[in-house]
Amino acid sequence: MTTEFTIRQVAEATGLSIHALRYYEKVGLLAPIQRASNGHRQYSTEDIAWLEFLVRLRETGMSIKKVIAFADLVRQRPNEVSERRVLLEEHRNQVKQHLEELTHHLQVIDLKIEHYKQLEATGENDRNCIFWKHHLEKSLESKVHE
Amino acid sequence: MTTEFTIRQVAEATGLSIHALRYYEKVGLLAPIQRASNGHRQYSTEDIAWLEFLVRLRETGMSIKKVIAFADLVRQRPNEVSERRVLLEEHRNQVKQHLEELTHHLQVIDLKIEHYKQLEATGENDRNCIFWKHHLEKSLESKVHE
DNA sequence: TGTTGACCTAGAGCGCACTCTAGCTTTTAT
DNA sequence: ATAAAAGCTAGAGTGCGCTCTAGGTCAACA
Repeated sequence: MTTEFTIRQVAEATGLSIHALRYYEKVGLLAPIQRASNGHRQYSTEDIAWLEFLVRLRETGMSIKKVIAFADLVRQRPNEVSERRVLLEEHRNQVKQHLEELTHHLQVIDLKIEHYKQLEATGENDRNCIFWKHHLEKSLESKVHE
Repeated sequence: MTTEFTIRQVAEATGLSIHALRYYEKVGLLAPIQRASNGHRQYSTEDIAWLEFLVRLRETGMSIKKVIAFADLVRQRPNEVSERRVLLEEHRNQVKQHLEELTHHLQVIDLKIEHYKQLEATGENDRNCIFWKHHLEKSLESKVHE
């Protein structure tokens, strides 16, 4: 009793569009999906599990190309996981770094918001330029070689 | 003694390409930059400070369109910061949410890596499908309405 | 019987954010 | 005098990741 799902159900479950699901199959992100006698796709729970992992890779910024490379490893050498592990580890490190950068950017944006709040409280104009200029000129000294 | 910078220097300082700098000006991310008598751009420290903030917005996923909207607020109502604050606060919340999602995705990827490591240690095949299937079938029950 | 609806394919089209090209001017060095 | 280097503009081109269209099949329902 293997349950099967229509493309519509899978779209709803994964958040991908029906178009995207067909596209993913066409470019090799998914192996060819089982068909019913009328040619309609029948997705299995395994297909969906696989898709959900792909979506995670995509949402963490992995390009379609790299996801295809990963999918190819799974298909070509199903018993050899070390290459896949290395690929995932590399990706994880990139995501971690991205997370750190985002966190830092967020702090600066928060600073700016705080700055705006102060201006609103005191009714002053935006003295921003001067505020940031000081902060900037130091970092420029090292970056720009005139 | 207001220091000025060439487009090349600014590109190096901000990490943007020269092309991108001209493009940003063309689409309204930057106000028209001061020109020398020969038509060459002369960037001020304020321009660079502004650019660096824009880059932060871009790198946290704000679209060009939204950054333009922000830039327009600055130019059209320089003394009215509350709209800008709201815009930034919205963006900050989105970034925070994105950060949480990323963190969760990262955990799942880490799980997968650990799983691969175990397979490598024991020399087993990938029993993955079954492993994930259990985890999945529960969440599917709620998502798919057959 | 016919029409509605869900699916199919191949391939065109699109929005984003640049990136590059062609052809030009100006400044500097030989 | 000339050639190289750096900048300029307008506009075409690119890569990504879908998204949409046209035209078709098939099954079920009024």
